[in-house]
Amino acid sequence: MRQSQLFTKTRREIPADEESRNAQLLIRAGFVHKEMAGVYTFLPLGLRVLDNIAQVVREEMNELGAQEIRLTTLQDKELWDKTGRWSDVVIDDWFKTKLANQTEVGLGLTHEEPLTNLLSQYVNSYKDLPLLIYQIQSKFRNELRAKSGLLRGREFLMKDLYSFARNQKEHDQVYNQVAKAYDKIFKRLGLGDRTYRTFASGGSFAKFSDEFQTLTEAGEDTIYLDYDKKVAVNKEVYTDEVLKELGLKRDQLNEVKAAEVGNIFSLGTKYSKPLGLNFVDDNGHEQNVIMGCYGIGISRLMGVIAECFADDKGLVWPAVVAPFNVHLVRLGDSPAVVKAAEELYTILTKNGGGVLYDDRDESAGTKFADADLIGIPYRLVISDKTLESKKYELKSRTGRDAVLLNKDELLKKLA
RNA sequence: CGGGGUGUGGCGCAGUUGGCUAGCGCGCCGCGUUUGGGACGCGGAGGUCGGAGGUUCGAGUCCUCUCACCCCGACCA
Repeated sequence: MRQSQLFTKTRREIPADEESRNAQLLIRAGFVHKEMAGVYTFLPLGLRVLDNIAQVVREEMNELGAQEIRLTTLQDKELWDKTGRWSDVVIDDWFKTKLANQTEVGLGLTHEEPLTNLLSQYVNSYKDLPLLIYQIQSKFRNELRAKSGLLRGREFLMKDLYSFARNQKEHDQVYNQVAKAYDKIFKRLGLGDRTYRTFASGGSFAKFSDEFQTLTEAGEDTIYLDYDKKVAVNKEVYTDEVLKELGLKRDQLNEVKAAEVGNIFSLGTKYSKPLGLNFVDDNGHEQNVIMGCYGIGISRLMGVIAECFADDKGLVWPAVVAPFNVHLVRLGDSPAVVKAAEELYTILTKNGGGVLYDDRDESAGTKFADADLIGIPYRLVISDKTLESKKYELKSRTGRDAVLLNKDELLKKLA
């Protein structure tokens, strides 16, 4: 893409109404626009990052054999009444509204009810199970206070996977497979070495749930982490009793701030029972389906990645999520430079990975500062100077120095 | 939802005890000079001062109500 045609622009100054580093940088660099508190529009660069994150998650879900669907945003009150979760006492962050005929509806904040109800129409026999079904879509939660930029919004993009098993043993297997897939996802996103499986409160059908917590000062959770065992305990269940049960010692644990990027739950029959999701087993007896749910905050991950990797010059995107692989920067506008840059742009565009071509008539300093702020993994400079040396100047966003490469070396490196 | 703070061109800000055509920086437009780390000169455009009501000869400034945003706390099924 040509940067001259990108409708967004970078800003030199930080927005006055953002405190969090992720939102400040993402707004300055033109990735997101704040619509209102906790509600962000994703601009061309930001949408590319968001899609890239979702794609990694999608690939690992598909690898598990999960099937993707899209559920509705509008929620049927009657369905939620059956599980008792329409109540504002039980769930205090609903967005509720009304149809023209005064029927109450809600905006989906999670989707156990509609999916469980949906499946009751298709699942009859033990032969129909197990099933893994997921969705990636916007969810709405009426948070009392939105904060931390993309980390806690009122409207956000989330992946939720739901599992449906015949019995507890089968459920446990699925649960562990999903946990492994989660490790793989966070590793692919570059967060592997700072994301820890964390014991957290489990709800009504399991003693614990597992959170995936990424270490960052911007996080809202406090966890107690054993670096050697790579296990952590959320502050909410940090008691002597729990530590004993988990075989953890208080003096081995470090109190750290973290952001919850994933959370997996065993649900038992909490939803299948009231909503009538049953199957007939091989003995001809009707049974409730055993369920689990597995969330990953896609837009939150974008904020967490921004927080984790940014430096004092701007954003730093891991290659898998970067909006483009290469930032081609043209310095000066001599005919030879323009010609060389255009040629290279054409070649790199076909090369895959994506290239952002800074073809603007701006000073070198402005272009470099913008490139650093936007945070694309490689910066490739074309100037009179590089043409003289007949080489291409490539610098990684995180590296100190640029290297000069000939064309073959360059294309090989960027392939 | 409790406490604290902020709303002034697109962005960041200043604006004195109420006073005359509301300023500054960035950005934007035009012309020229520049071009390897946010260049420079000259000339321009752009503002219902968050909104409503009130006090006053006169309100960005004072009063009342209201909306939005930020921070701390509580909350986060």
